[in-house]
Amino acid sequence: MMDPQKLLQELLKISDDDKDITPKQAKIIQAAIEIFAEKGYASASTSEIAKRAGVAEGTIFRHYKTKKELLLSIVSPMIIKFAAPFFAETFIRQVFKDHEDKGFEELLRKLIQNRYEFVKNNVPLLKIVLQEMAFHPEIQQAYKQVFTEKVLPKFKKMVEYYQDKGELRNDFSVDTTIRLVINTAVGFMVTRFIVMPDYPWDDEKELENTIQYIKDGIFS
Amino acid sequence: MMDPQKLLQELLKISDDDKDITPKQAKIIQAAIEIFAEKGYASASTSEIAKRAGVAEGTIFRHYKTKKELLLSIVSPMIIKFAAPFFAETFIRQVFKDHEDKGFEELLRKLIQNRYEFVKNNVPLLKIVLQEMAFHPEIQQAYKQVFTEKVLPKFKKMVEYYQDKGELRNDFSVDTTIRLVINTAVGFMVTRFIVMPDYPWDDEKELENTIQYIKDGIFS
DNA sequence: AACAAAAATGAGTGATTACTCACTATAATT
DNA sequence: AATTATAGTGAGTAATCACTCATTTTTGTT
Repeated sequence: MMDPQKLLQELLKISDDDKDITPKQAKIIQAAIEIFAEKGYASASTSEIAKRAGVAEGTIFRHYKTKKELLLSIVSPMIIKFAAPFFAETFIRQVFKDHEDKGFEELLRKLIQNRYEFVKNNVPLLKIVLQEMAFHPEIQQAYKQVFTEKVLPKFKKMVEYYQDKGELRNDFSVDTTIRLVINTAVGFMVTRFIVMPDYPWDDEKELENTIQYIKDGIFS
Repeated sequence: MMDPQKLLQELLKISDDDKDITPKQAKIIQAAIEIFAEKGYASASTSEIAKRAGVAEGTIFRHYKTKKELLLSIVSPMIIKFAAPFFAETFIRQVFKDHEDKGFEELLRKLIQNRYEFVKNNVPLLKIVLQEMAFHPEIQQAYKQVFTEKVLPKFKKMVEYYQDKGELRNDFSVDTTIRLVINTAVGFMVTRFIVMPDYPWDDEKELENTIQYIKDGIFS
């Protein structure tokens, strides 16, 4: 099992990941994503992955010591990528510059729209993450670390800032407010792309209504 | 694969299920629930289930033709049980009796509190349902059928009724309103019992805040 | 063209899998 | 008490699993 501290360091250099990758390795990754998403990690066999990738089974184990290492190489980068907006240097700074501050609503709208596009473009991968997180402590811990150390502190500052400004209600605790906002936003995307992907969604309407719903629920 | 129509009929007589069950069979079910929840259906072996149940492996296959049949015998009853409030004859009737009508808020509060207790008492089982629904079309279809035929129609009537009464905002469509309410309620329970079960929750506060949040988000 | 390094191969391996079946133990019925 | 029916057993089976490794193919350097 990987040391969480090392894992975070590992994650931060994901930009290097794409470099020394062979064409066959890329095919393996693509096939693995598809099959893991279709039948789950435990039910996916390395032989089937190799077959779909058009590669000998041994080739998989040239690049990845174990099947689990293949899973982690796919899942791990998503941790940072999903939380990416909160890693941006400019993100928080912009919020607190009064002359640029367009209020919590606009910030929230930008954030949700941005993550909505991200989810839309990474459905199979996020399916894998959601599924396998339940059974792999390494993945859980890595996400927990990123969330508590990177996402949560910035989110807290945001909510506190707008609560002090009187823009957000203060009869909800900061933690509760964050939970409700994230639940609503994530819930929307899970419903939209995983639970009912075939429903004839009016995406623009649902997005705007979701934002309105959050706004009326947490604004003073 | 089971015919969905038959499955629903099967489900409606769950009260009979508990009858002709042997002690060893009960041990098998209990062990299966534990192990399915711990490591997932695909990673759970029948030999391990038999071992934990204190039973010979062959005994499992006396009672269940396949491992999957064992899973379905565990998961299927939860479909009706989770939607149980919507099956109650009195449920809707009470709502529309004006002299008993205490408003959407009280109805919602009762409903969420009730389902909150249910989830609390069935965490491992619901974990299995959430996990395995993704990979077993029979489970998906059964839930879809119960939801669209039993839950959704009643929910729709409720929302329409209170929208007409002017209690609920009508700039959200009925479907969107339902989605937001269910998302928020389910999201709360998933966060509370599955994502962060060890967080020191103030359950009463979170429940009340969640209801307030919904109320402010969908009331006019 | 010759060589070395890296990438890819696929038959082979022991372990584990869901499931079978001939058999025994227990319970119910006469 | 005898007979039948049901419940339980556990060694056995073919299939599949993740993974290995000796060998071949491809790539890069001179």
